[in-house]
Amino acid sequence: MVRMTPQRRVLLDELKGTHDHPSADLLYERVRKRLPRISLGTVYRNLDLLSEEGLIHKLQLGGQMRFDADLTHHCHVRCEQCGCVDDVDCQAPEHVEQAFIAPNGYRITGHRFEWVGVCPQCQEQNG
Amino acid sequence: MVRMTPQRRVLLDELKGTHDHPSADLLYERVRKRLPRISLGTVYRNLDLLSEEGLIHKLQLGGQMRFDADLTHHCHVRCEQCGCVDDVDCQAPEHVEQAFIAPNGYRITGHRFEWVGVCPQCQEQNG
DNA sequence: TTGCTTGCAAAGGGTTTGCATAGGA
DNA sequence: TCCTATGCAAACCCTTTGCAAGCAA
Repeated sequence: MVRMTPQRRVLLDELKGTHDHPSADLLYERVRKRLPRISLGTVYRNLDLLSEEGLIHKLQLGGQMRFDADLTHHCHVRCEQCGCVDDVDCQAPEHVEQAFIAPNGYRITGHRFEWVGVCPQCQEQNG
Repeated sequence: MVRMTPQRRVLLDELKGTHDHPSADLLYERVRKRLPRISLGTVYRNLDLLSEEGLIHKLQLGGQMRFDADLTHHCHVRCEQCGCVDDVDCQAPEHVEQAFIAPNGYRITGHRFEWVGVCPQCQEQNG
């Protein structure tokens, strides 16, 4: 078990209190309101550590890393215009095989899936 | 239609002659053997342009951009150890709905899927 | 000539790293 | 005390951009 330093606690707490899958620098800005002297390096180091410990998920959505404290099984939609990310319900992992054929020879350890689209707000703004 | 400069022709030709989904800098090294004075900037600019023209596909696999001249419908597996990428057969796009539930409110424009695993060569090396 | 394309180099964004200091067990 | 964690700054990788020169229509 990893030691719960104030930085880690606040980081985890901040992440648990949101559903917008923030990037490291966005999280950095939020955490800084509670720990003004925290550094970006510490944020990155601890996000890595927390994800290795399985306390959060590290997502690679649209080029930038994003983080999620919701560990339940779900997928994500990303708005290609504003970049926001929402949760989406998702069938059980087994059902993936119905749609995608597993590759030969590889030992499969996982898969990555995301929807890409335009979020309701952006649709409204574009008429 | 885009003008076919020597740089673009060689870039496209080089990409069509391989199936390993090279990154921009790998492609740069290969193209440089035929056009020693080409610059990385030109490689990036033309890969963008060729993908906008629909002549190649730009893939975002594992943090780095990779490029593919195979325009047929297929998926990819990425080896989490060596980073290599292979093609995988794939069911029709419609079947995606069987595995993933489309999000509410979003206008969906596409989806991204990739398998992650360990390639045969890396399996062998690790015993 | 005019406009697109290039090479070069610098800048950019996101992330990682080295190091001396600070802090907890 | 010892070892880990931190802040800070520099380095890093990949990609984009500005600009003057080059080339094609």
